[in-house]
Amino acid sequence: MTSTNSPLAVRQSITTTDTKGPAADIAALARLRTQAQSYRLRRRQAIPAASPPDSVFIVRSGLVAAENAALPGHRTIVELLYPGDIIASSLQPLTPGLTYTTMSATELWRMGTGTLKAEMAGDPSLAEFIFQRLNLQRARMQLHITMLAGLSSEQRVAGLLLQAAYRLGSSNGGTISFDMPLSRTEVAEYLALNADTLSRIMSRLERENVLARSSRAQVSIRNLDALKAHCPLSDSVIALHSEA
Amino acid sequence: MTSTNSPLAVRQSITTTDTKGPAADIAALARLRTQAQSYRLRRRQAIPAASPPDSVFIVRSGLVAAENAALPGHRTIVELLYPGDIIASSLQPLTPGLTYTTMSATELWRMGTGTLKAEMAGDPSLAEFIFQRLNLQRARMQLHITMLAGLSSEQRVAGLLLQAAYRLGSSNGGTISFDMPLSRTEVAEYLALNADTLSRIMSRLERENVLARSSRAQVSIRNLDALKAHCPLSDSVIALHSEA
DNA sequence: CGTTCGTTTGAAAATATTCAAGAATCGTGG
DNA sequence: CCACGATTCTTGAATATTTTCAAACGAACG
Repeated sequence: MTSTNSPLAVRQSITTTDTKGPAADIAALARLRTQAQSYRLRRRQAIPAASPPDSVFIVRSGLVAAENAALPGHRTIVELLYPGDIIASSLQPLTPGLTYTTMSATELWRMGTGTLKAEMAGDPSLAEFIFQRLNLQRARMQLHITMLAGLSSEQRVAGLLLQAAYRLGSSNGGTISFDMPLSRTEVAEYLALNADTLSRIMSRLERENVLARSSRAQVSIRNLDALKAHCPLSDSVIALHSEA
Repeated sequence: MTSTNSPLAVRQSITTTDTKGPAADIAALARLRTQAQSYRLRRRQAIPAASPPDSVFIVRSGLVAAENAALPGHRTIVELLYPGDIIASSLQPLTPGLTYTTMSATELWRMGTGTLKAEMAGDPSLAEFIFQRLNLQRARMQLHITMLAGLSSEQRVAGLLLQAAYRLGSSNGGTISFDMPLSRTEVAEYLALNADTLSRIMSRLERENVLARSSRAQVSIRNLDALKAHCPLSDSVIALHSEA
């Protein structure tokens, strides 16, 4: 369907730090700045499996989707990666058919696995951060599985909207607005439902005045409590998506 | 439904290594034997969230399920943990409502997070192993999500049967037999389907002569190729479950 | 200004769940 | 070893949910 895999725009991050948009300003990562190579990608660019075959990426800003295309005729977005998240895909055992694609303009830091390990050995707080971050990503995947397994379509949609509101939203007097970086099809691929079904659910939520839509991607949550009520796992979703 | 959370049977592993059943004989872990405390649990025992609040468990033999009970009236088995797998649940961000329960007689090694980190700092090959192992577990979760999202009920069941055959099965002249450690309900909780539906699917697979059942839990795969044909992701499943 | 792609919506169809009843199995105690 | 009760499993029929298909609409783009 969609595949604009242009070559990467490489840029040494040593030069400057003119990060646009929300970046992951984590102290533990500061030390890596001089070690990492910075990449800036536009929306819908694939992150190369491994330019140098043994690398780790850190998401600095933007949004990345881990997609599995192993099933012919059906694609799944397995995981969404936010600023601060780590892509350690290049290490040995990889899920067959998995690729990483940007869902919005994204800045990445790349470094060799060896480089990262050396830094971690020299800086216990960095090692601590990496460990915890990988664990946090794991927790988000576990929640995602729980949602796929236990919630109805509508409940899952509410869950994603909550996630987006807390991750990407800006609050304007009672309503939370954000630009959904995923298309309808992509949201459907993430929530394990049909794009048609998703459209129906969005329309229903709009009819119920839970949300409003100005353009295709622009969403405003008009009634956050109602949205929470739609998702039985709202507490867990908020817990895992409200911090930096 | 089921909850027999008896106190742990603790045993110092220094004494002996009379491991019954398949244990994870990984050289990199050998070093940890003197550092770890060994626990032997019977089927259906909960692993305490954190006896000492900051511990890491390593599965040495048996099978552990990560369960999420956040949804009232519905439980999900988020992940299955096999020998060699690491439970780093005690680190900071935990999925709300997540617990670990043994699904068969299981031996665990427990150690403090600090202890493990010190060992990893002193032994790069151990650090390498831990890193890769966590990544492998991540890959399995990604595959699980792909299966939940993209496969029909029957295809998911076939996938789990493949997983069990490769993990637990012993081959006897063309057929692979194993004792399924999960009950019908538990399998359903893992595959995100109804126990009734699961029962129907198992009966159908038996009727089609793909498998045979002697007792409730005893399964023999009579036609492995047919089983693979039932699961479009069979290659991925086998890739992630056929190695030690 | 027309083409293309993504979205919306309805009606029909497929898939999976619920409920309820019956059957098989397991554990326990005689 | 057998009988009993409790639990788990199986199965059918009705129901609910979700998908598929098709058509129409809308926005984006050359």
